[in-house]
Amino acid sequence: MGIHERKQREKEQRRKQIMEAARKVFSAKGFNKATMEEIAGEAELSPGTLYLYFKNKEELHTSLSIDILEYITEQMKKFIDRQDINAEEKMNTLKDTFINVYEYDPMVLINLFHLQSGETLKNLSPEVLEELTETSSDALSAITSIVSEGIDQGIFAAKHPVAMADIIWATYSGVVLWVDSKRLLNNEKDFVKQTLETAFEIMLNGFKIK
Amino acid sequence: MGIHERKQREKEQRRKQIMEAARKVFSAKGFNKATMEEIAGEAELSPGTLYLYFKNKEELHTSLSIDILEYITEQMKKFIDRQDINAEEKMNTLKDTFINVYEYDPMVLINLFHLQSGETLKNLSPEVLEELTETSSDALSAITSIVSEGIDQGIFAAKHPVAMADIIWATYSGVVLWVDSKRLLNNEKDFVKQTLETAFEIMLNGFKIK
Amino acid sequence: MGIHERKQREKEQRRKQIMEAARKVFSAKGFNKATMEEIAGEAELSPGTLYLYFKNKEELHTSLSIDILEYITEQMKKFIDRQDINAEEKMNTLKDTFINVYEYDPMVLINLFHLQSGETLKNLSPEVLEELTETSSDALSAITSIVSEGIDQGIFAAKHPVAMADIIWATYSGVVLWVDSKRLLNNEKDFVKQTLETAFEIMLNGFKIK
Amino acid sequence: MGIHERKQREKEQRRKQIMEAARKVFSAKGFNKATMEEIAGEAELSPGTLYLYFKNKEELHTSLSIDILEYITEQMKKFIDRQDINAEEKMNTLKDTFINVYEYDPMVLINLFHLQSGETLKNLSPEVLEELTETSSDALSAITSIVSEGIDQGIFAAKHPVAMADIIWATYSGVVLWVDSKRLLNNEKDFVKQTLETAFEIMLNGFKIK
DNA sequence: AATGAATGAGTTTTCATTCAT
DNA sequence: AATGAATGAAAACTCATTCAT
Repeated sequence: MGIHERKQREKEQRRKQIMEAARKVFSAKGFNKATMEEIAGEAELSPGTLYLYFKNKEELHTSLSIDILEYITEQMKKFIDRQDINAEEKMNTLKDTFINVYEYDPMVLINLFHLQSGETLKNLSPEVLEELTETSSDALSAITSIVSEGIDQGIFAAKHPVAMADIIWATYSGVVLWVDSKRLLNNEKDFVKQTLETAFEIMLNGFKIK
Repeated sequence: MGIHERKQREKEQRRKQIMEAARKVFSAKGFNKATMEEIAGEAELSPGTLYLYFKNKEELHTSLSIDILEYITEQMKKFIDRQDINAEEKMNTLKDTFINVYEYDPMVLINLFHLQSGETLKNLSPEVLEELTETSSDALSAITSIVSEGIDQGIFAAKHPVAMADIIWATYSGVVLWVDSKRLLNNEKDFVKQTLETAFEIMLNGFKIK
Repeated sequence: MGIHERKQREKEQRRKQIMEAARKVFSAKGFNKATMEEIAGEAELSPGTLYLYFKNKEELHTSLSIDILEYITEQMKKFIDRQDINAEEKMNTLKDTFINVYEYDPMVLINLFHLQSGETLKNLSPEVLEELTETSSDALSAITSIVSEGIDQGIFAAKHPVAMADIIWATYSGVVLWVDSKRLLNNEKDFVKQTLETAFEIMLNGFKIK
Repeated sequence: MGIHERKQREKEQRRKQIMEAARKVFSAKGFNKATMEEIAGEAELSPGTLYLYFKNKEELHTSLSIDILEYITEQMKKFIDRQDINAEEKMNTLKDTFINVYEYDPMVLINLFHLQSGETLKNLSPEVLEELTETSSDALSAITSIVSEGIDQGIFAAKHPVAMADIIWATYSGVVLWVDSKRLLNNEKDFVKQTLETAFEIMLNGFKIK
């Protein structure tokens, strides 16, 4: 390995280290109550160092969201092109993927949905906004392709597949956010998984041609 | 009318005046970027006066959310006890209600969903939190009663009706938030109504016993 | 006196109080090393209060400069329209005025010349820049009128009077800045007055038709 | 050439390279807005390297000023000892020299005058301050010698020649700074040369015995 | 009840300088 | 000699909230 490669890797390492610390702090405090100083402390670095890797607090936060969006898309790509299962089975796998992602990192997922839906969006730098839009669009495309396939296979009713994908994503985010808030409010047990299961079952059932 | 009553009414008046101003400012700027001074200016009052009617910024914000939650519940109560229509028709009316509420005040609705799903929730005073929980619970109960009725009437599959209500609410908030963010990102036309229509259609279809 | 008037006067009072504190701190430390906190401390106010009266550090600084420019202009206006003395005598009075102003507040005068000649100028808000330009222009006009009068009276050589005014002002600022720096460097006694006297004598002599 | 000599020469080379980069950046941004990192980038070196050749940012800046002061002195030395021209002609040559220096590097000259007249001076290290004082004093001496010569030759009035030199230098810096600021403020064309010409003409005229 | 001037804690961000490699 | 990643102190500015009038 060349020296340049090692440097590159170390740099990437450091980025991850900062993002990991940020993940923890943002999850615990939310975007506004989290401070750069605390994130730096968690990463065992000085505040200034954070700014060598991320332009500002907002971009650090958005990087986390982009990360999980990419992870979701990656997971979906593992099965959307498979020939051995039909669209309905793929939809079930999608549901499992969503549940897995939620279980993998619930707080960042919640942060992503917050980010997607709010005032933060208005204050993002154009470049980051574009990256976010693009990554987001990738994820949606993957979902759309499943819906389209189902329509082609005569399984799903021929609604507009792009709108379908929106509805699937919206339901996903809606359930995650809502059920998460109920957990906060009522100290109820974590029933996100159960609710997601049911919601998807219903949605799938609703899509189908009877 | 006694002097006490008039005072009471004037006080209520003033509260409304402040909330109306807050509605505008929060809608335009979001919770964090909105300042008490701007709200006071909008209400043509001084900052100090706001604190005679609301304990702090957060409570003022939450009051708006409680307000719209009460409005939603009120709208639902108009038809849930009707004997002349069945659960499916009530569900359709619910959909229309949701769309109406969105059109009545989209920004406050969005703020409500943000509030329900976020860091703000963690920092709410116990009293306000309780009021919010209660009002929220009222709205959910109304939905639940429709679902229960549908199950009794043999129209809907016998899933747990409380979970069903959660899913309906989650879908509502998910669609509103998600589609709103797409509007921000892509400058697409306002297709919330259309998407809500389709989402509910699918959901209703999914609920039904085939 | 009405309540509004009193408020107005108090406000003006407070502005002066802050400016006085700023004058001291800027003089002692220079613009960059002076901190808003220190100025606030000197004014026995909190840092936040400073921002109620001045948009930022730069505007506070510039206000001082505008103040002294106005003072200079005011002093000049006292004699430029007098009919009983000729242009040469007015020029001598101008010299005395300049010396007086220097003695009245040397550090703010020095700050003014710094401001007029430097990077700060590039970072001023348009409004303040305009105010500065205007006030500056007033002062120059006053000088120009003396020169013009002298040319009309056949005392001064008929160079372009605007350029003459520039040269007078430039010499004034040059001598003040330069001699002040020599004081710093060599711990020499304050010989600004003496040098200004001589410089003006020479300049006046140079202007005259022989 | 010995190895030591070559090393020495390389070191000198590197110093020049850094100073050249600093010249550009300081000229463009001014002392405070210029960053060491940017200077390093301009010099195609790393920030750390700068500190091998200059103790700190201030010394780097001052080095530039000393440089141009030396250049001015060097230019003056070319003619002050000439026997074939009298003091008045030397004064005219001095004026041309000043204009040449201004045209050779206006920004560094302006920086020099800023340095000479300001807060920076207060924060200079004793060694650098001494070097600056010395170089500055050399330049002044050269001017003084011309004035003295003129007095001896019965051309100039017998004011104190040291004060005369101060006035000449002060006028030079005053005109350059003032006219430069007018260029910034009014976007006027570069009329420094013209103004310097006139100012010197007047001064020379003022010096002369009638 | 209403005011609004004053507060001052709290946070982001910058950048000269250092030092291990 | 050169690097450049890391440091961490420092400072401007904001704004929810208070309280004397």
